[in-house]
Amino acid sequence: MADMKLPTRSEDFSEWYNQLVLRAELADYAPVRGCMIVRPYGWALWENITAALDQRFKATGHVNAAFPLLIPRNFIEKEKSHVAGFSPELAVVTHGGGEELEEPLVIRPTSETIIGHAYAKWIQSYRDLPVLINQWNSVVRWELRTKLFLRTLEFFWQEGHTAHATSEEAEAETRRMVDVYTDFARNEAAIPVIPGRKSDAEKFAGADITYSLEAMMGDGKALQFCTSHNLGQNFAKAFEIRYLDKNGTLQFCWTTSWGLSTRVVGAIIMVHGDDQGLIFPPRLAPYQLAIVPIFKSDGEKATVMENARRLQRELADAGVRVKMDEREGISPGFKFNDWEMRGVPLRLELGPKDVAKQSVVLARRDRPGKEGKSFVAQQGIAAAVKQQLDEIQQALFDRALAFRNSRTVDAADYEDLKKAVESGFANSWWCGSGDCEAKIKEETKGTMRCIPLEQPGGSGKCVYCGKQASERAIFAKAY
RNA sequence: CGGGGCGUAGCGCAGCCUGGUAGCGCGCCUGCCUUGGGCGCAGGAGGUCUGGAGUUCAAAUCUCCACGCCCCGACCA
Repeated sequence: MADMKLPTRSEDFSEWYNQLVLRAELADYAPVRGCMIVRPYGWALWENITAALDQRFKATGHVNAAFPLLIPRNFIEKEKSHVAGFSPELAVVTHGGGEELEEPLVIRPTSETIIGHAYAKWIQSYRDLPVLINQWNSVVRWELRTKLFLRTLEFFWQEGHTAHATSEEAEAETRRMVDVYTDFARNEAAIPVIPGRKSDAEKFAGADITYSLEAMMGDGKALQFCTSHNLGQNFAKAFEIRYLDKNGTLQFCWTTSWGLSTRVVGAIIMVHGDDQGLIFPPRLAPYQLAIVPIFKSDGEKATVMENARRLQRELADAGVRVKMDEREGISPGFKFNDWEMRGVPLRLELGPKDVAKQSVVLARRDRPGKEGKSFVAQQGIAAAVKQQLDEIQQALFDRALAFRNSRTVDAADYEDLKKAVESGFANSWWCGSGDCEAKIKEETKGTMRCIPLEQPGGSGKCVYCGKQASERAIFAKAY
């Protein structure tokens, strides 16, 4: 019985995370180091994430396509900083059909190069622009240290790739996607994120500007939720993506790319979970409500199940994702704990007493114990359930935001910053110098997460060197 | 790649020091009993002890060599 309990988050956050992912059956380890099997429950969550995003991408004019997994190695080498950034983590295919290949192929670590190659063929005129394509796929990066969902050799994601006629349009697209992701993070994942700009040291290999959303996990560390890159003309020049403008002049395109991966599953776990297990935000939860029927005799079973099925239908018809727990020989108490561990936002308990009263017990996952339980009449159950789901969605966001605020320090001097990054975010004036950034990283292990888009204005003294600074930046230890 | 830990039943571990019939808990199967917060009882199935080599009458146990995984750093969505 003792080993049914998870380690608590405060005693070992990392172990809490690992065990929870395995026990809740979100994922499992694969035979190859660093690879992950996403199990049905985890994939169901990912499907809800992809649906919420895909709908937003399409609403902003993007279309989906599929580009190949294998890329000629020389493609990667065409963009100077891209090759420098990705070479160490490439998986290379050297043999095919029993023969050594004349030119090795790499398994895509990201698709800028192969898509750039295609765009060069497809784009001839300003009339062909903009090109707004997204793809859902998996990519491979030979990471040294892996962790389920957060960093695996192969990971699932989407990568959007766009080409534009002007620098301004490319920048607008890059920023538009930051807004789309921010909306998704806040309203679907219930995660407060800080949209911001990356430093030169932290930006994408081949980008002029990288924007990211940064989120605080339950242990105070930062996680990069997703990124959006303005690639300038770097890839356009490397792959000769050109168009004739209205004046008949040959111009290089301006391109962007933006991506979000299965890592956000890890973010959802680490932002919302508690010592009892997962807590999924209702809008993304595979099951929004689990019904636990309770009965002793066969006679009770018949009446309870009949009533339970009626409620199940009514809720499903109203658009609620319902799971009926019909497992036999397992006590209700076990099921309560089980669904709590699995993060289902609402639980509906139905026993003979409830049937008699034509009511149910609703238990909120975000409020443990009796406090979260309420008796609700069966009449109008769907409306009551939907309202509670909305409340939970909002409560999770509010709680995460309050937690982040409680662990974010406006660090005026270096001592403050050092202390702040031990437990959360430091928000400080930064002069923009890579030297200061590097020193801070070396001395505190805290890295420059982003320069928030929202700035207070004015100026102050750089937290490290004391020189005049006009921007504030977030420093934190990161995943 | 540096540091640490670990490979014994599906999972978690003991046994190893001091060599001699491979064990415990959970899970699983069958039956009974139970079911409103992680039920109970009885019976049962399940193992080339990560791999290889060596020492020995005898190796999970001692020696050497591989391999794998996890955790902590550097790198990263």
